[in-house]
Amino acid sequence: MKRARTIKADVTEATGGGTQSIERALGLLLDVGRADQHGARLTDLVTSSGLAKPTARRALRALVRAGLLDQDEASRRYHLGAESYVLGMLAARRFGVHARAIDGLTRLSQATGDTAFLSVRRDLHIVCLHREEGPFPIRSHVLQAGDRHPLGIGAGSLAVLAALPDDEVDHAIAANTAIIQEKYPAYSPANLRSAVLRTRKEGYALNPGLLMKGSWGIGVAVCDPQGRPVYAVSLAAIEDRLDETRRRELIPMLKLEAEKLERLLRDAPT
Amino acid sequence: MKRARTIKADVTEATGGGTQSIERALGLLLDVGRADQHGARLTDLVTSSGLAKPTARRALRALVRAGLLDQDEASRRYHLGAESYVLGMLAARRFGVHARAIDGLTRLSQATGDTAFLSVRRDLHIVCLHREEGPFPIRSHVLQAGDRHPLGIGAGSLAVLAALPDDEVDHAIAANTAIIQEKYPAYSPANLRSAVLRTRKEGYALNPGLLMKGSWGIGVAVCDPQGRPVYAVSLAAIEDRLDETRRRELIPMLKLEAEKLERLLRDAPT
DNA sequence: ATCATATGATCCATATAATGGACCATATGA
DNA sequence: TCATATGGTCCATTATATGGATCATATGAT
Repeated sequence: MKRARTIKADVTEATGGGTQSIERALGLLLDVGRADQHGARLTDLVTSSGLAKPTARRALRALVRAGLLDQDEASRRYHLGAESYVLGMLAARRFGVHARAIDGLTRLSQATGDTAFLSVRRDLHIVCLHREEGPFPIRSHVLQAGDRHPLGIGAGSLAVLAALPDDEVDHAIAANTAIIQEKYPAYSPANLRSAVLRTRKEGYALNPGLLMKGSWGIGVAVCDPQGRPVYAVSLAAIEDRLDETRRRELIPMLKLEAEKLERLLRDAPT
Repeated sequence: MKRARTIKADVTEATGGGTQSIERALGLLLDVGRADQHGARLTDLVTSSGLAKPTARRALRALVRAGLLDQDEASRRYHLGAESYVLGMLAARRFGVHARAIDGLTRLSQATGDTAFLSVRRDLHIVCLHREEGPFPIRSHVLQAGDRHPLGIGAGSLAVLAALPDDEVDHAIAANTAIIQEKYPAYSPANLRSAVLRTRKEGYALNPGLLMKGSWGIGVAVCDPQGRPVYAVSLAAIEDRLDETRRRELIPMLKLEAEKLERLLRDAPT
């Protein structure tokens, strides 16, 4: 096992043994989930996972048999299957803010004209759960549902990072440094740290086009009853539509929706 | 490998080899998903899966590491994890009728007072995706979200079965015969076949308390643009509330919601 | 048509990695 | 205090996953 595991192979590689194939299969499942609308191809999954082709194929077949993946008869591409969907619906009993959060995103995107996002924290990363487009005709497509970025990268992600206690901020930045250096040239540990300070001072996170020039974003964190940030609500628009004046109008709306979500989290526990 | 696999080990056991641990782990994942609100205990999973305790434990740990399951620190019970939820949300791009279907279920349950269900076909079984209770105080709890039954068992399930072409009806009944004999004593291949005929003639499926005496149900199928049944919308109530007269009032409402869903399926393809 | 390339799928000898009987740890309560 | 139930783990054994090599099929350039 010397092949170059996926980027997300993370720090904790101390498994305990006896689970290699399972871990590989689950990695493939999540990789397929992260693929775009058109599904994932075997070859791509092979390279992204670092597995041997027969190994990947066998695992994928098992996932298909379980119904968690579908393989398109014609294109041979892999998609998430019905069982994944069912699983998610069952999980929604525990994480079910989502469904009701969409209403809030719709309100936001309609009221502002821009695109609203709900993201969820997943360890030291953030995953975009939902994207709700507003009517304004110039729309940024930088952030898509399913996209995953390190904490601090992007407005919602930065809002979550800044809501963590200092030691965890340091830990997150340190753990993600390698990925950030490789994939997000506009970011560095130093400017992430100052962005965290700015976010705490202003009360909201701002992404001034760091992922893509001209595509700005603002975001606020949503905390669970214990005060730990779990979700983020954010808005994306072109630079002209996020100047200081307009931000002063939008931030209260974001905060209002975030508070509604926090209330939901308090009232629907477990 | 002589231990008694789960009930759902199905007919197709011709795997191809090289996937045992993966298959076992995925089985556990789905089993946890099907557990109730309080989560699944290790011992129960061990007996329901037929695996050895260390094997099950290892697989569960791998699932927890991947984020698909959470293990409650105190109770030691396993629950679906955040990653399962994210996966489901991503799968919703392909199976996303659900969110909008819930509105319809709410309308139905409010208008009728009884409990409305959305189920999805999964090969030769049906899985209950959502249960929406109405205000009427006597409520059947026979069908819960996550429950899985063979095609033909229950009102929604029967509606889907009856919407299949004859050869597939025969195949489904044949493939499920063993399970049905074992777990659903009120059913037999013969009365399933006559129930299919009745359903086609009347235009809706009726379950006259076959799963649980006194708990009746009516259901209609929802077909994809190719005319294949994929979902079912159904209502459950006590016998008194589903006599012929009242059924004549309710069926048009069910059909209306089913048609709305079919329209959604047509307009939002893939 | 023909050949080149890319991708999907499968074989099967090898040794690695999963297995499970036996055992310990801890919690609940009689 | 002891009995029972449940969660968790060791480690020798071998069943099981692995991946290099090979074939199959699709795409498209000449």
